Amino acid sequence: MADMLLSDALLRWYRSHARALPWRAQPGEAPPDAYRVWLSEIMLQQTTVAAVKPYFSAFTERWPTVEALAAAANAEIMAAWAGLGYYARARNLHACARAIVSDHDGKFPETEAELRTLPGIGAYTGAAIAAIAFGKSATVVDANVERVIARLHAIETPLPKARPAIRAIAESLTPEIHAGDFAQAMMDLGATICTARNPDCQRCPLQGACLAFRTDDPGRFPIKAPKKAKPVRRGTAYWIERNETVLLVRHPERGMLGGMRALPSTGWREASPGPADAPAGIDWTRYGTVSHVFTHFALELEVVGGRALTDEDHQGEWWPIATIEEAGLPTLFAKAVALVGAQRENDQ
DNA sequence: AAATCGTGGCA
DNA sequence: TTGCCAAGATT
Repeated sequence: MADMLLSDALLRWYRSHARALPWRAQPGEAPPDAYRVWLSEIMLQQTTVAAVKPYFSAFTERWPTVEALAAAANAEIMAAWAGLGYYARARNLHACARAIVSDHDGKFPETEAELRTLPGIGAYTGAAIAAIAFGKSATVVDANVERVIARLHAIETPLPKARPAIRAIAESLTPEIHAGDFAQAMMDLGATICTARNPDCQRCPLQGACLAFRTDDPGRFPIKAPKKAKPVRRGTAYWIERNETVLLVRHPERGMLGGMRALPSTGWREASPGPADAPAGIDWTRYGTVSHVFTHFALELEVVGGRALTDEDHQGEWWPIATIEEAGLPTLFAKAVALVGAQRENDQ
């Protein structure tokens, strides 16, 4: 019963404090199209609202329906996703759209269990779509919910070990109706008040129920296991020009930057790549080094360039340099291109 | 089940 | 500047 009071208090708060977001209906309004809910949830995985906004707008304008997205060329979708990161999401996005069209008559299934069978939809996203788009009583647990609950109960067990207990509490709090608003309220609370750093407890609608608030440092929760240090890896990328075009390759589907266009490079899987065997027959110019930090390692990428004497011996796409922005390069290689562009500017 | 997979903002 | 962090999924 106390749990019901808590969820009611949160829903009341949400009715007057919900953030207005492009993919969201205001509390009480009809839910948005499942396509838009799904698209936004995939984009928002481990990604900030600010970063998602322009991509959501671009995708929905270009592909207004799941049928349109399913019919698009994969390379177009990958290029449109460039810069957002976690590129497996874009591959799964397309696979999911095609499955919806071919196996589900163009309509998203309404239950968590069915949603979870689709590519790219896991525990969080399945529950979020079921609750937000279809009004199901599904329990949504993301990093915001974990943080809010860890503080409400002052959970001393570190993440990720505390996950099962946190989920159980989240399930006990989930209301039978308005579960979608409840989920979004928890996430808004976590994003605007119960923030990771410097929580603003004075404005919190759950202050009276929060055990962490009674401690001298509510922001200490959730406790987290220590992180591993990021190793530094090194590699070399090649800017190979010929007739106002530059050679691009495409990364294999699996692995880093899977499916994305890229400059040819030595790769950087190993700690030290050893002597780089650059493509032969080219007089190389050094452009400099790009520093880039990935999830589990940092990369120092040396960028060298030169002119190919022939287009033989080079596998890939010769892309017009004037429209290189449209190639959809991931940020790492966009940085390398910017480095080259700045140098070429000086040479003019 | 621990590792892998991007990026930008913020303190 | 450096580390932390974000509406996680997949294997």
